[in-house]
Amino acid sequence: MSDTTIVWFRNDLRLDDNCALIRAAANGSVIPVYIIDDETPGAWSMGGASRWWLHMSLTALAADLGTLGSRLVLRRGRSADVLAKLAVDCKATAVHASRAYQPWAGALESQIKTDLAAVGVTFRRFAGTLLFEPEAVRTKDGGPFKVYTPFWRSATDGPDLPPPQPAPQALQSPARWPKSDTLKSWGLLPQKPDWAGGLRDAWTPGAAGAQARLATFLASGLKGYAENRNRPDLPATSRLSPHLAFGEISPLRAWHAARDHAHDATVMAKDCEVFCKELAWREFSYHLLFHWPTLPSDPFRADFARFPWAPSDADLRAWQRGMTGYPIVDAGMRELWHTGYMHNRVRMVVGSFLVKHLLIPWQAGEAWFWDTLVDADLASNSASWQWIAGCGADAAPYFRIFNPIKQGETFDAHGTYVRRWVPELGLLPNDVIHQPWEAPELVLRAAGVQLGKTYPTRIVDHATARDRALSAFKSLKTS
DNA sequence: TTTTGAGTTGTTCGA
DNA sequence: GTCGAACAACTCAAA
Repeated sequence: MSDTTIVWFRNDLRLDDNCALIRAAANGSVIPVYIIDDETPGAWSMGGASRWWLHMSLTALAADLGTLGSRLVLRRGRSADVLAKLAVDCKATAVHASRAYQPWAGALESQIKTDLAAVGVTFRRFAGTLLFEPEAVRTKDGGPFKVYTPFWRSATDGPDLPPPQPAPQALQSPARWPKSDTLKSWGLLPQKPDWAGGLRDAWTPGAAGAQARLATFLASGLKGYAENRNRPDLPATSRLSPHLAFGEISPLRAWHAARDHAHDATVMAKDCEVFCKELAWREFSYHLLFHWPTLPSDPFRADFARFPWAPSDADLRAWQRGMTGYPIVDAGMRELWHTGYMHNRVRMVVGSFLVKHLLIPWQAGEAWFWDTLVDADLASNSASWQWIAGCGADAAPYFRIFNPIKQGETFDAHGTYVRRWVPELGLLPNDVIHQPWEAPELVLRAAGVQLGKTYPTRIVDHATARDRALSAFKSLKTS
């Protein structure tokens, strides 16, 4: 029982329901380590908002480890090199880690296993990031799924998922702690300018924040979730996505927490099922990414490679800054910029707008979301952008073009969401809040709105852009 | 091998 | 205002 195990934390920044850690704790002393790796070839480097979150989350994890009498060792460099060196220096007998699923992860983990074996160290990989391993869900022919519903049916066909495991009660320290970088030296926080104020107000990164977020959702969001989750004006979604992305909470814990409330008299079984199905969408995205590693860069449907995009830097910039002239689009883009998050319904609206109204390649939207979202997740981001663009697995049909006015009127009927993020329109009455260009001059003046000055004029006309998109999609058939 | 039913999230038009 | 159909065919997954 005197073995020393390095626990390599990745996107599993929690102590509970973490098999890699729990098994290490049972074997002897534990050296928790996090490696910031911007060098592994092919890997997507973390975006700005995610780096802010990472700083906060590592701070929380180090504090949580402290309560168990342990520490968090920080290192920078290529994961494979750092682990091999650390294992030798610390005379560790094993390295434990939760498995990752990105396109480069398999090769990286094999390399690490080989490198460690060469110095007599065992590499053990554990599940923990997903509910269903990508290989475990198969069609009758043995292949991966390309359609969500049969994936869901197949994945949930078996016995109930096992319960999540509690955190270790204590962690045994090594005889001597290895050196650690300081978190500050990694420069993860924005300095000049400090744009993270809105993020700080909106979020509490870390496992405790994740548990609090889950508790709030169970108490006030799960009831009515099936309907209300589409309303960006309500606090009706779980907002667990960044916590899940960094593994501060396991999907298994969220799954069971929701299902435990299915018997609650005030919560409908439908609400629980819809929430669990949202968790399963994350699973489906990972399933796709694992089996189609080019998902982040190439259209899943190959014929989209010759789509007649019409990229425009000016339009892209207007979209990024929330200056398109369409209030629901601008509200979403500004929510994103300010808080690192955007409501799911609005993500679909702004995604459809970028790809279909502006004919800008979906990869540009994917890249912007990657940099600005605190919940940036390679699998969900890629799969979702492909879906909205119409080139993904099980994608929306091409004629499904969101009308940003109608979406606003349907899902933000009172304009609450728009007024929150586009305050210069705040005094407009409800009937024109989603289409200020239709307001009579007198109404605009009374609200202090001057189109083209205090708020932009529309960069495209909806009907014109819709026809243009339909023609562009049709050209794929004939050319 | 062939057949069959089905597929997250929408919009517009005309009755 | 409400409702159903059209918008296009195609691919998936299972029988």
